[in-house]
Amino acid sequence: MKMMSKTDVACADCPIRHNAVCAQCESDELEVLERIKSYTTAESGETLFRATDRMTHFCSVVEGAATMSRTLPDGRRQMVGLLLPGDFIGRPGRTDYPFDIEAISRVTLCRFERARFERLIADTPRVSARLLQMTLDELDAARDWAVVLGRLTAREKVASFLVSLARRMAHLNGGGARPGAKVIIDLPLSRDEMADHLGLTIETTSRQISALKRDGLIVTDGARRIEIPDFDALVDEAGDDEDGGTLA
Amino acid sequence: MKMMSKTDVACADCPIRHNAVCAQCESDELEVLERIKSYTTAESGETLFRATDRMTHFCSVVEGAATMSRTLPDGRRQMVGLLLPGDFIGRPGRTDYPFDIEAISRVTLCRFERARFERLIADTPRVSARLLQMTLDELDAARDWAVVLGRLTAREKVASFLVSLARRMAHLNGGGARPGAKVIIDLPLSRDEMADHLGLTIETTSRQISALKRDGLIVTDGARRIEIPDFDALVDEAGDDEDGGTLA
DNA sequence: CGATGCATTGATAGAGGTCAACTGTAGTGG
DNA sequence: CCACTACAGTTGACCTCTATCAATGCATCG
Repeated sequence: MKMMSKTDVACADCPIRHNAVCAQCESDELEVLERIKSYTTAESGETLFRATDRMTHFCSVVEGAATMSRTLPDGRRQMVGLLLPGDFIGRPGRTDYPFDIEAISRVTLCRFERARFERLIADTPRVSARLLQMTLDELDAARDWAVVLGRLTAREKVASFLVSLARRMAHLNGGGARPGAKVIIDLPLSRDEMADHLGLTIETTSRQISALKRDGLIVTDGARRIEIPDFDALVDEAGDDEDGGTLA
Repeated sequence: MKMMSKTDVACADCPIRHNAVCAQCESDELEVLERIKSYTTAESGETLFRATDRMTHFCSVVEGAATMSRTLPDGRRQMVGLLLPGDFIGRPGRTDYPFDIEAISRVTLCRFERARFERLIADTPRVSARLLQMTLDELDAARDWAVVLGRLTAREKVASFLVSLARRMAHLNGGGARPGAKVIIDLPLSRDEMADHLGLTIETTSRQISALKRDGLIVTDGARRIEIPDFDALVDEAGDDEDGGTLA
């Protein structure tokens, strides 16, 4: 990991200004953040944190992607989170964190030293309120994912993943999209990583992608670019899903 | 659901005084809670909330148990949480809640009207801090459960469930226990509900319980009482599990 | 005491895992 | 520029674990 000067990017110009913990901050609060933040980058494949480590900093993903996962003693691995820009890493109030975090692309992180940030939470209701909101959202997402892992078929799991990824991407690009619209996703994950996320093997994941392709639900361009000609049709394959199916 | 007078139990005498959202409150803050709370009871089997409803109140489980689950259009069901005394129900900042909540025993709830409680959160750092802490704990638990659902075998799932239930029970009874000690659990769930929690069928769940019994890892007394002669041995069957295996 | 509902057990089938071969693509170096 | 390697992804054959379907056991309750 390479450290950078804390003045790399001004909070006001930050790409995650309106998605991250700082989203609800006013300019005077941003000044405080500005003083205590620092940037770090990591290359794809680098381990950012190990479940056994002590966490000395909190941070937000600014650019790139990372995974949060647990590996069992015998090597089985389950991903429990895909971290994209805006996502927060850390548990205020605890120094440990029971999952491994790994960069899966070149990642930029905005870091806050533990004690300082905890003081900030205590003193800044707009930060603590936002953090609660984000944590509640993550909790919902984790529970939604439990439904996927526990009850969906392999085909539904893959479709669900593509749907939720498309939604997150659309959300990050700050916009909805029309129902039935064509959607293009660039997968941040290898087949291996997708499998670990979905609780499947690489082979099954690959087969299901091929099957969706055969059925015309997706079109691929290389292993990582996936086009969804009819988003609603893919949503129907996902089996779960609360709402109607537009890109939220 | 039957309403009761708000003075049924004084906060100071409440069984979940030190586990619930109010855990960190001082006596003057308890007085505020005392004024805005009300009690409700529900019988086993009653639906407390439907995913499509609007949530008008937040509440804490005082006594009894409830489940949080989602049922897919075709009937498949996945439980995403087992609610025991102290657990909080609701998402401050949202009026919807994407899961069904159902009593699985006679349940007593301590309720707060939505707007009043949200004001309380905004005004009472000790409540909002505690809520954040509880939400972070639930998030960890949800992610741990994702590992169980995604990667463990049926046998490991059942063992994991018994282990985590024993730990929660021990925690509620306010105490640890010695490693290797004999443990007795009274299951709050039917086989059907266990299966929905574990992402299995009733039959597989039942078979795995029989297998654990055959292997001497558990002893049963009726369908719902389970004795664990050697807790550590059962922990070993669970496959996952971070720490050594004492009842935390 | 039969009825009703939950739990257990058995027989069979199917979804996904495992092992293995093959394909395609991106690099690398002659 | 074209082999040659390396590795990710795909596909195939087979097997295992869990689901499914069905029957039986075991309580509680009118």
